[in-house]
Amino acid sequence: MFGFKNDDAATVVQFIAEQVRRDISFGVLPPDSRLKIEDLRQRYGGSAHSFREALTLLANEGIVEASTQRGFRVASASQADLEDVTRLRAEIEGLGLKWSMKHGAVRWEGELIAARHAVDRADRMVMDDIDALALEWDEANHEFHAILVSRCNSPRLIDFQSRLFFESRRFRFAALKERGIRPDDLMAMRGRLVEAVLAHDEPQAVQALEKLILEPLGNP
Amino acid sequence: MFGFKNDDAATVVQFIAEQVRRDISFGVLPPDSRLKIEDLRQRYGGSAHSFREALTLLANEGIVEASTQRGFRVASASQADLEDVTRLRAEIEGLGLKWSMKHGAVRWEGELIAARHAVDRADRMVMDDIDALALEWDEANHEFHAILVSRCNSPRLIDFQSRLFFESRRFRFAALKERGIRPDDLMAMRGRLVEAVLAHDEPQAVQALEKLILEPLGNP
DNA sequence: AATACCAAAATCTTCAATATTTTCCGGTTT
DNA sequence: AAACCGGAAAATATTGAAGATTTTGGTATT
Repeated sequence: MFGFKNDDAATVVQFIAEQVRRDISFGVLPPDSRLKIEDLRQRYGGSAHSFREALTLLANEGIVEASTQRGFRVASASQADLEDVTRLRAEIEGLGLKWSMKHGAVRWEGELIAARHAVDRADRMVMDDIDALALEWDEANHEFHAILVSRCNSPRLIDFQSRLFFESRRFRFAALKERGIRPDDLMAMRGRLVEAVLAHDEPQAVQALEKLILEPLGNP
Repeated sequence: MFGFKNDDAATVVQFIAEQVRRDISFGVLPPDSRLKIEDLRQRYGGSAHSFREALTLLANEGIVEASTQRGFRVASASQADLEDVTRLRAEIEGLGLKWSMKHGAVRWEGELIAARHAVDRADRMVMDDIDALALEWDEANHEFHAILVSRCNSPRLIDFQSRLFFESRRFRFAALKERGIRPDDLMAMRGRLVEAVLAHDEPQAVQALEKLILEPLGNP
């Protein structure tokens, strides 16, 4: 079984975790819903053990809650959670950007420009068919923000940033479906950020980044 | 079996994870050493499954490295790792302290003073019998630093802080055994930190905290 | 010396069975 | 009616054993 793990998941546990992570992000598995192993096996396949392992992993990542002896649930997604994860991501990513700007060279700036181009494009397109394009839209965003911190020289910061990004993904998707985005606004903010980075204006860049992250929450 | 889980570990997996975590911290399981499931079972008991789960958990925490199809190893502990985890902890904890100082009230200050008293005491005693007292010395430290960020109102920051603290534990133990500590210096720095907190002098407090965290690395 | 191949070892995954804990429901008591 | 037991039923946690897959290490061949 599972000869078709064409994803980059090398192991069944990782494969399962990826599936569940995805479905939680998309809201297929809504917040607070119970995750009964047996039900999940019918849906995704895999053995009970592999699922336990995958779910404990996701619990460690924060998108699943594990109560001992009482199984697993999709982590709740309150307004407080949204604010917490967003605020913290802004801080961490700002710090990573600051450090990256100390080490990053021409090569890095090139990557950043390319990623900006891709995410701008994704912004313009996503509203046409949200369900079909949401994932690659978010992937483009992830790529962009990952590059921002990629030269910070701190693997742990990169790990934290990545965790927070994935943890906040379901909030982004929910917001995208409910209210959509304004591509022009986002592109403008992103433009100011990239310009500040290229100008080596650190305070300006960090401020622009924090605005880019926090802004979508301003008008709920 | 395992009727004796008198630790706060409610489940076998958590119990095993705690044991292994501890032994990694103490260097009983040195960096880069292979963690063969069968060997570990002889040592700690428990089933192979429980161990896999526990080890994937520890891998997610960063103190164990998992290579698919090639088992687990204790995460390596290079100088770069030490610097990374320490630097990041200083930043995260500083941020948490800043936020805590916005929300914390008298109750919080009381807890802080009590924790300071405990950790000062631990500092004075630990050199007498390092092997016997190292763990409670570090627990006192953990308590103190946990309280610093406890009112930051960000569960995720608290989680990150805790992870980094545990990840850096083995470095602290190694340094403690090799070079010991200077209780008077630590107590002085800690004193300046607490005073700044009580005086609501945020910049001073954050600076003192960062110094307290980074200082032990200055003279290697 | 480099490569191909094969067997042993280790890891990964699943099935099946047992133990433990929680949940739920009806009956009893206050 | 509310609170409080008990005990069956359901769900979760844990273990053992066995099969499948992958890596490792040695041997023979070119």
